[in-house]
Amino acid sequence: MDQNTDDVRRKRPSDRDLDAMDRKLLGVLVEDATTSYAELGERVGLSPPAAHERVKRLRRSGAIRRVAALVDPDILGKTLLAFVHVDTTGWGKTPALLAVEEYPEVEEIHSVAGDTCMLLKVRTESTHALEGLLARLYDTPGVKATRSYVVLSTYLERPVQPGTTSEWPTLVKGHE
Amino acid sequence: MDQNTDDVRRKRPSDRDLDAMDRKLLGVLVEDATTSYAELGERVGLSPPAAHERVKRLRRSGAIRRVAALVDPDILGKTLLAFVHVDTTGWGKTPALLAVEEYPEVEEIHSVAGDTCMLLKVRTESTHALEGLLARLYDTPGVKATRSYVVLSTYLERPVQPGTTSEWPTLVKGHE
DNA sequence: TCTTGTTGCCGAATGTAATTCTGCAATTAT
DNA sequence: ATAATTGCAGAATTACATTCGGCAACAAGA
Repeated sequence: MDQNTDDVRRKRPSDRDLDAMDRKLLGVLVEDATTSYAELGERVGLSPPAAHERVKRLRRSGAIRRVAALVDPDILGKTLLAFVHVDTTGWGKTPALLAVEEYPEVEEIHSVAGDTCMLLKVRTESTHALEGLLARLYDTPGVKATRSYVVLSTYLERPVQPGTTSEWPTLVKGHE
Repeated sequence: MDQNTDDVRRKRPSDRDLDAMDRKLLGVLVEDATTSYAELGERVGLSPPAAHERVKRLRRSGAIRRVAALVDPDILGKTLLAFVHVDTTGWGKTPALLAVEEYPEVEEIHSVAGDTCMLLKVRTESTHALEGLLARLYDTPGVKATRSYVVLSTYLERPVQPGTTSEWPTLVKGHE
């Protein structure tokens, strides 16, 4: 990745900035990253090479981290989704706890503010496997308690979306 | 998507079954779906057209739901990730609550078992935007309380992984 | 205000990869 | 034993990705 560092005085968008066209491109690509550059260009109002160049820049800048196939967990046999709150004695974000990354059942590991310390999103093929993962967590020094929220059903599950909401309706109403 | 329904008497793997080769292909594609079929075939031990055909079947069967560009939330300006537990009076999974899907800040909506009813994963550009979203939630009939777990930092965040753990170490030790 | 430099676009051209097709071997069913 | 089906590899064809050159617009400097 080449670093452009002599552009700091310009007013033009640098690699760090995203303009409206970039966001439109991202909007298409988070939905379907197999879209051809012909189709992509047509949808955002660019020629294919121009779209190609912008996407290249978005990848280079890291705005697009990567392109991944999203798989159906049910077909993969991973039918049990749960969010696990992990309470720890002292600082919880230790290498020993983070080592659960090695298990493909673990999808997310966050440290959070509040009455819990770490929050994991895990997906297993059975309650037995969930139990095994929880046992593994308790085997970790510092872990004193876990609370699991087993998902009954999922209505929405999508990656980071490029759009933001410019005006929250209720806040506006509140000011009336 | 064409439906093959006259294969029910065969013992051969149907569209619903995944063999070891399929899982290897998926293992590569969840990491990088821009991998060429030449590279993909080489990594799993198939020719490019054979790899292509299997991937086509994986897409048709829904094992691969879609291919998406995963974007960097920080670059998109969405620096505040939070998990919101939503308590409701009565049944919480109502169309009114599910309607928050319209906001791109909402990435996940689950109904869960336990002391909370719904669990949302949301990502906003500011605490102010999070407040706006929470206000919108409270504006929804049936919502009586929310608890937000603001993420301080993320150590791991990846989509569904195709692998599973065949043997949980601690459970095995427990039987000794 | 003029000149220079930079950036991003488009169309054309080239290179690469995707996709299809054919033939064959293995497996399954009759 | 025979027929049908499936999945593979290699070759060929098609489609798309990528590069290049030229141009216009914009920004910076004199």
